[in-house]
Amino acid sequence: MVRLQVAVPLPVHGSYSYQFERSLEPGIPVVVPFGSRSINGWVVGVEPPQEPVAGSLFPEQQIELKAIERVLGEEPDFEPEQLRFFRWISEYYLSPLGEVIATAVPASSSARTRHVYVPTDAGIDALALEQAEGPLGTVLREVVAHPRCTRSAVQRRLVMEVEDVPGVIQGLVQKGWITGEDFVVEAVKDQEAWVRLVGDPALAGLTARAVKAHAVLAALADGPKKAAELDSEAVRRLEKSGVVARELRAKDFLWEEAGTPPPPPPPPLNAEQVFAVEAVRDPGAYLLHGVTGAGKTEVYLELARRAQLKEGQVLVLVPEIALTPQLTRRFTARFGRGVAVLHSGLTGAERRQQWRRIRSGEATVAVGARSAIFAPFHHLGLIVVDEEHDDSFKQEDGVRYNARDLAVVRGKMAGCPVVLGSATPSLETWENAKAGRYTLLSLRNRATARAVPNIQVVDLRKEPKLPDGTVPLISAPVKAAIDDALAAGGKAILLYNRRGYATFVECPGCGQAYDCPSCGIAMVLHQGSPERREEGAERKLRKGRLDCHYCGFHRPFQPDCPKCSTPLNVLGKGTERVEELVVDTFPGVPTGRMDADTTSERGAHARILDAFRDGAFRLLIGTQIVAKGHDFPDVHVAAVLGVDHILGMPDFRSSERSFSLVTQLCGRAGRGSVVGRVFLQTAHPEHPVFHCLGDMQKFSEYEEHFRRVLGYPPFTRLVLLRVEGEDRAGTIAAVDALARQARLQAKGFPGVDVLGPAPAMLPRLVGRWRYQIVLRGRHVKTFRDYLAAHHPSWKGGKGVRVIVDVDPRGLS
DNA sequence: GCTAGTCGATCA
DNA sequence: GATCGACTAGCC
Repeated sequence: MVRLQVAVPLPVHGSYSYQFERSLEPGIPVVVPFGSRSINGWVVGVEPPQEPVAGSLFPEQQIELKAIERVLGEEPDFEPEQLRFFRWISEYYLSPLGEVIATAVPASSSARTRHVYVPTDAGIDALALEQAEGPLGTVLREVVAHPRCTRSAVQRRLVMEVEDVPGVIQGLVQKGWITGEDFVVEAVKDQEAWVRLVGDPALAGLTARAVKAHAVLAALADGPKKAAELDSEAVRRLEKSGVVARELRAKDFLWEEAGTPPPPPPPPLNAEQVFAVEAVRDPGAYLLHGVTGAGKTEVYLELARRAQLKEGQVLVLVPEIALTPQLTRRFTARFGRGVAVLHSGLTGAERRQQWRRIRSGEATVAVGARSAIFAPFHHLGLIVVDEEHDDSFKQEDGVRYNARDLAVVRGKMAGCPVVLGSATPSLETWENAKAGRYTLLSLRNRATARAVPNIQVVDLRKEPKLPDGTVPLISAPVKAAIDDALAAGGKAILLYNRRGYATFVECPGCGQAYDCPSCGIAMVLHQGSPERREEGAERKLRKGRLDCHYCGFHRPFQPDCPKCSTPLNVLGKGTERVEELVVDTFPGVPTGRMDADTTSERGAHARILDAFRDGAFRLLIGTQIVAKGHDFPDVHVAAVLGVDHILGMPDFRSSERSFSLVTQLCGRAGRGSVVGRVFLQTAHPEHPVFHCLGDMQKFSEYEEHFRRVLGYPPFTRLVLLRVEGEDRAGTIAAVDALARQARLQAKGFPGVDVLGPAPAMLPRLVGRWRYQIVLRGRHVKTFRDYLAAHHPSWKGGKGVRVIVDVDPRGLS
């Protein structure tokens, strides 16, 4: 018998040992008894055979370990090298190892067990003889009808009819009418059905009424589609008439976009780029700091090529794959089928397929969002983190890791260079470079022929007010510049960082406000894009929908108050309102809007960008999405219509975020002979962000001073303890107690401060009250010691949960 | 996360 | 004094 350590994906600290007849490799998925049930876990170690403890008082009391119940596969879900990485994450992010593994390995990467119920012969007899009555009979009938159903499935179906489903199931098991068993769900197959046109659609003899069939044909006109995306009934009918055919394809995803032009051939590297490439030789972290257009991507590509020459695999992390189609395309164009693309839209099986390609070495380059940091590379030769300052590298639930920081750790473990690229590095990375922990590589010159844009800050306080007393969304200078751009055949980008039509709705008659019932914050009015207006016609408030942007709750919106019929007041503006204004101000100019509402559909994002690139839209309005690394020709004007709400956020990173957003947008304007014009509308033109544009050195000096004085990162480390509960008083009591406890525990750890408790910035979210405590450490080592010693004791108590967020993205 | 075993509150 | 239900420690 061998003693094996098993990690289980539960919020339990410490490791658990089991015995088994033979040794198992780390990474093997297993089922183990845990408490009174069986759960999945992974082998994470083998214990040396136990020496009998000399002098033990009660050797006979040494209880025998429970045994591993089942081995779920002979292939480990991860490699020993990854396990070392997982252990590091577990320790740093104060999360149980099993939860880290569950976060890191793709779901259904191996077989899973499910506890299911099947009827016994006695149970079937009982049902036939009508011996089972009441809830017992209802549940028994359900189990007979759906053998191998899980308890939760029964619960879901019978929730209205039977009160205590688990209790009844237990009763049925006791009577011997049903029995529970562990059912192994095999790993998903890696093939899927595709449908393609094989015959003339006219042969199908479709009538005009066959709407679904016509829709399928229309969808197939521009190439084969996955069967899952089409109406199965219509496909079956078309298949019979020989117009379409099904085929099985390996689930294999390459980034392909219809209609996008192939990227231009790589320009020769300039001197700075060559210098940067040559500098990245030894393992370690590098900051590639380069303005937009400085050609960071070419540096990545060349480094990737060189890593490959040395048989090294390359990992490229990007903030969100949909937002960086160009970078992804450059890599797929350069490295072809050797590229694995990992993005959040992959199904479990697709992701698994990509992982297998990476593990086998077939894929030599992987481009992916944050979770790609966990991919099973064997010979990492290079990690690139593009736009390293981006918030989306931080996972915001479960194990709250930051993929950018993990990249540095993984690179160190793999002994390969890690290149962090950004035009506006995070202060943390900047400080690391200044301190010499990261090697700073600067690209100061624009690689592409593009003049530095002309930036103008528009003081909104000095702009003439509208008749209703509000500040105009588009100031006079911005309007004039857009007119010029349009006249010269150019385009313009307008950034407004709020979605929807109006951010606040209230009734002037009865005072009714429209807040989300579970979050307590104002719901946002959405109306969709505006209709083109008849010349001179008044715009009237249309029907729409009120949305809570935090929990997704929504309700229909009528222009008149349902209580007192007074026309409602809508206040605060969003991108839809900007779009309406633009449509009215520049009549006849094709206009597009890009925000989370218009890009939710798959491919919509690329569609809007392509339309703007091709000139089908000449004005593009959007949230911060429009600032991210797209490269469009003929953009004469880029304007930030409102950045003040980011700047005004009560968060220590608000300046940094604003700086980064505004600097990124500056990179969007101008190209070739046209000098781009950038406008920044603000009511705070004196804010340092506006005086440091494009000058990271200057901005960092200002911002570092502020961070140092107030004790914020990068000069301290933070851990956020978020305390949430449905009962307000109970939650407050819990957070108070926790703060007191943490403060007491901080004695003897110099430089550790416990700040708060305070209400979270969204004090109520999805029906939970939220409070927070900020733990701050001035010395890393002492802080880590403090956290390690005390974090297991930070628990919420009844109905209150505590979330531990190491290196939080912000404090809001 | 789950739940068995514990404890206190409620009823004959 | 027995039965029910909320609470919490411990799961190997």
